[in-house]
Amino acid sequence: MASVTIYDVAARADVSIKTVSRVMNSEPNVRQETRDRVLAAAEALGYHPNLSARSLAGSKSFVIAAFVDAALTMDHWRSERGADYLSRIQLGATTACREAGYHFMVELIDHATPRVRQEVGNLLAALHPDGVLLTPPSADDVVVLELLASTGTPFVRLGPENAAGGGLRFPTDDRAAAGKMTEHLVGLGHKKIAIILGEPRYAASRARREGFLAAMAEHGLSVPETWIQQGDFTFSSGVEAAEALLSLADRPTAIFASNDDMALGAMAAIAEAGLSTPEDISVAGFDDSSGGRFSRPQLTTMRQPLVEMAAFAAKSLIEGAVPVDCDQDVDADHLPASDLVVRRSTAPPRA
Amino acid sequence: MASVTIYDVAARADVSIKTVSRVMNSEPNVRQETRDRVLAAAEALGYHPNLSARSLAGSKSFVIAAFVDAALTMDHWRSERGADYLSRIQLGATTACREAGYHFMVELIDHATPRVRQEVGNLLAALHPDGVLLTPPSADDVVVLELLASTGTPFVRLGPENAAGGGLRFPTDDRAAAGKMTEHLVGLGHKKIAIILGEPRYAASRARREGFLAAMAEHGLSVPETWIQQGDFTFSSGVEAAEALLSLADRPTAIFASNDDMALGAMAAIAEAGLSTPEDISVAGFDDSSGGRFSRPQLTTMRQPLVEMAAFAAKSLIEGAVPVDCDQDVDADHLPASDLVVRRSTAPPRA
DNA sequence: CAGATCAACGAAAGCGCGTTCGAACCCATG
DNA sequence: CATGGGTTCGAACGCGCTTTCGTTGATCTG
Repeated sequence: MASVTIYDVAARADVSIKTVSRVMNSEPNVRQETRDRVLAAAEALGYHPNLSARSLAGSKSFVIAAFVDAALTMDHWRSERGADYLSRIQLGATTACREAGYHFMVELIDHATPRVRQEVGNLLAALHPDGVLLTPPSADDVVVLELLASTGTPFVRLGPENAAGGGLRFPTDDRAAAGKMTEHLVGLGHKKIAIILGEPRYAASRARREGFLAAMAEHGLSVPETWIQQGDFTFSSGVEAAEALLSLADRPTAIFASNDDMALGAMAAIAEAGLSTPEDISVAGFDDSSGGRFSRPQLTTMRQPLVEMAAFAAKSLIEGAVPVDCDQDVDADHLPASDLVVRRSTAPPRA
Repeated sequence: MASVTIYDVAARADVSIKTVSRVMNSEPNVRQETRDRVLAAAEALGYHPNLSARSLAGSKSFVIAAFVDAALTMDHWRSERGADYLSRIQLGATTACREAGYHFMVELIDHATPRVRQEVGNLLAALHPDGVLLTPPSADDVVVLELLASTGTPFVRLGPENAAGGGLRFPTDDRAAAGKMTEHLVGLGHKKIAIILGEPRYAASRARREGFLAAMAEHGLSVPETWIQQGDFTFSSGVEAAEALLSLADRPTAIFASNDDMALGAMAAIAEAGLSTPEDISVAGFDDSSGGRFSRPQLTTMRQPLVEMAAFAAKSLIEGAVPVDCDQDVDADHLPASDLVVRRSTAPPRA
């Protein structure tokens, strides 16, 4: 291999290796002239510090790891999350890491097996990551949380169900996002809007429900009980809920489904009933899962700003902005809001 | 941190650190009794060898990296590849790596910028990965290929367009897969099958065409020129091709689209014409992109065995089965075949 | 001008492990 | 008993870097 070392650079710049190290780490107390000389030497030699050596000698490992559920990754098309969930996190985190000379590593962990403790412990001990990014459901896995705390690894939690467990939390803004979608429908002129709720044991379901109801109330719009249908985040539950809605004497003109799969189900039921979306009934989803991008019509939905969240999370971890004993939500002004993705499934109601 | 080191284990097992090292690396020349004693000590102490120290001292880095196109990751829903492309590779590779105590790291690289050379060079120098996994279009990037060769890093290429460039190549089995799909349609009873070709500059398009024609010929089925429509992998080209097909006096009873987007377009055109899939015309796609999973009807398609391929690729790299100057295709019997995913869009032709 | 302070840099000591090389031990043979 | 080959083990060195702890000279005080 014979890679170029810090000694080579030091020799060429005619300084000690310590000075080269100082320059490479942007430390103070180096004259600008010296700094330039070192940089030039490094450039000329094609020098890149060895990651392993840096982490062995120093206190940082230059690695940010993400723990993502393996089962979720395999079955994500059946899950609430979009299929590109991993890709977007990877993009945001990798970008932030590269700028700082860090590396992002995603570790798939299977929360179903009892070996989680051993696997995660192993990863933590071998990698000594400078920070860990937790996604649902890892963000609420007590074993993982405990291991992280005991090894003194700073961590952030994306969309935690539970505040307990420490770390820097990035709560999903489901409530606000649901409100935003409701505003969109109301803005289109809809007054009779139904909602299909998600699996109630998820906090997200409850938050979306609340956001919807609050926004409706704010506009003085009432929502009869019959327009609030229970679903469970699956396509078929969306079909059933929509069928129930269609059979009503007083039909809503728009349906807000708590996720995309159910929205797709609702559109299918509407088509089945000989009606069309959005002409007869508008349908809105939530999550921007990939299914909605190719549906006919394409689905209007809310997209979580995952790329930005992952980037900010990684950046916080890298900058040491997340102390080991951190236990708080991220500042509200740093939590990017979900984007409303308006496509074809929503339109003004029939006059 | 005060992590437990190899010295602690050595002391507890009453052997030298070299012996502990031998045990941890499964080297020979250690009595079974000694081995057990060391293992017990390590277990009791919760010892995990430090990755950085291992890679610094030894010749292996225990890291397998994948270079994936960043733009593709962002826009994958518009691409030929499925949205879960990254997830599946991650799953396969991570699994294979974990079994061997290795770590898998995906690096997003933007082939559009001129800084590719610097970024990739940096990654290679800093990480010293024991092997690299290249996916399209990285698998055909000459800069990347050259850098890999010059640093002496073994690499495998998934779905390369070009044989030139070295490495262990995992050619896509488009030809065979297209044949398999054709068999499926013929097996259903179809005799009049049309094909919508993909963008001709991709080798995959040509291979799928050949696989289809060969399978048809094998069954003594003829394919008139008018049943061979040119497309370009986009939804709209699928619509147009299908419209042309539907206007024919002698209509096919099944359409084999060279990818899912075009298949979706074909189904849309069929619906537009007042016909239905699969009752009037069967439609088959290719790639198992996520759009087809939620379409109505759900699309019959071919799925590339990405998980298995990535796992085998990682394993080959780890086992050192890929020499630095490797320049060949993987053994045919190790190349997992694409899976036929039969869903609702294909059925026997009307009697 | 003595003394104190501070910026700029360097020498040497590890970080935790793999590796090299030789020492110690075993049993079988002459 | 001496010799030999194979097996099993350990001391010491070094991977490429960060750190700690100087050392030097320059600038600042009273």
